Amino acid sequence: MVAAKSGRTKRRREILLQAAAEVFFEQGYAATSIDAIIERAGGSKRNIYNEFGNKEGLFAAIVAENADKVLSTLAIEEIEGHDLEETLTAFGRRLMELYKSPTLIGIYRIAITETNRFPDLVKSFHEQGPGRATSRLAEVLEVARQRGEIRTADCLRVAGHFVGMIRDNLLQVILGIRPSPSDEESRVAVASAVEIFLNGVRPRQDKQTDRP
Amino acid sequence: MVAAKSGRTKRRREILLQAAAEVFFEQGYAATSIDAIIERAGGSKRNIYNEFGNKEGLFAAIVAENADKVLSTLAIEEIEGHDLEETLTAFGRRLMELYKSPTLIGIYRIAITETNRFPDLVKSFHEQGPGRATSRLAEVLEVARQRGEIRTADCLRVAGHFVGMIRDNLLQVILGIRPSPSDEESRVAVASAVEIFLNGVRPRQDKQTDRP
DNA sequence: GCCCTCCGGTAATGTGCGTTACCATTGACA
DNA sequence: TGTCAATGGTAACGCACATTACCGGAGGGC
Repeated sequence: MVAAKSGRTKRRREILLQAAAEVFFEQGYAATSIDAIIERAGGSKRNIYNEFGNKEGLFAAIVAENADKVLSTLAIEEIEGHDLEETLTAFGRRLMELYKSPTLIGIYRIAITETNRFPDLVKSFHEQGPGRATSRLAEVLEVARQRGEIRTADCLRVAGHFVGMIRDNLLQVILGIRPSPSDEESRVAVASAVEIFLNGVRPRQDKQTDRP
Repeated sequence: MVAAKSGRTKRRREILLQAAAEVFFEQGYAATSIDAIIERAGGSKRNIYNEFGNKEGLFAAIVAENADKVLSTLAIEEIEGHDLEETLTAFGRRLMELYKSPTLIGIYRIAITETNRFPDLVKSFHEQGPGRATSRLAEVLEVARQRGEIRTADCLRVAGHFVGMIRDNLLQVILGIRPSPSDEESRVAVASAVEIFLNGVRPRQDKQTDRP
């Protein structure tokens, strides 16, 4: 029965996490009751208390599971060989895609409110997920800077600017004012941000110093 | 007796709103108890129920009061005569200033979570406050575009980009990861965003997005 | 087949909280 | 100063909910 963890129990855990995430993201931490989660997941409360200890444990498990997903979606590795414009576009598209997922929206929503209750949790979520993606982008920009493709004093800062431009679309979605942008809208928004950003950081033309 | 609303009662109302805002912003709507508010404001619960009816009424009053403040801080009127760079810088500074205020951070924080509970309230907050500021910026950009100072297909979209760049600094503050930026940091961040933005949308002599 | 351990379900238990019933106090007006 | 209305305080009510006690049953080890 020790090995029982593999089959049923693991699957059960997934179901609980999924259901709990939905309710937490929809209602917020404080307003979510264990009963509501069970109502969605089936089974009984004992189930949750056996697996996660208590409400906080369940919540922590959810947040931890999702930071990884964010990070893996935003890894910039295979893109690095390409043109900067292509890289930024690809990165921007994926960022946009991510921001359209109800899960990430939910995580952000709840992280923002529960900062006081779970400071460490939120901090590590951001650092391991979104924050790391930004600093990875900054590294890419740093390489481009050394090649003279872009001109900037602070790669991390301008990476933040880029992410901010993409993320602007998110605020209204998070606030429930607008539905998630369509693929076409995303494409246009990313293209627009990339264009402005690249023009913005491109070396000035006064001397026409660098390449082609 | 009817006129009593003027003196004491009004002042009392202010104190209640202030204390309630602090607790709501700190703990979130669901986790805030009326007792906690009273503990901070003094007096008794009856006080709140007489003035605002119930918890929801109190919350609604807070949100409504603050949308105005946001909007008035971000009015772009007196700046219009100036250079576009000056206008953007001034607008960016004020935006940054606003995002440093605990009140606005609190409002955002709570608006983001309570979207499901108070959709209309949140919607009208955004439309009357931050949203309107962005569209006002878009109008300014439209004028600049007609003068040929900038080149863009969609002023509202790029206004969003600009606001997004500024707001990027806010996310980490809202998440409680970083303290509010100092005046100096704000200055630098705004200058950086303005520079990139202006270069980004400035008309170009030749097409250079495609390589030879 | 029998026992024993663990898992899951149900029904408490205790607490916190929004809301209200009820009473004391106050302050205006005659 | 006496009366009345409204305001502020206290204590109670009822409910929702996190957590746990208790119990039945399933399934592996002998």
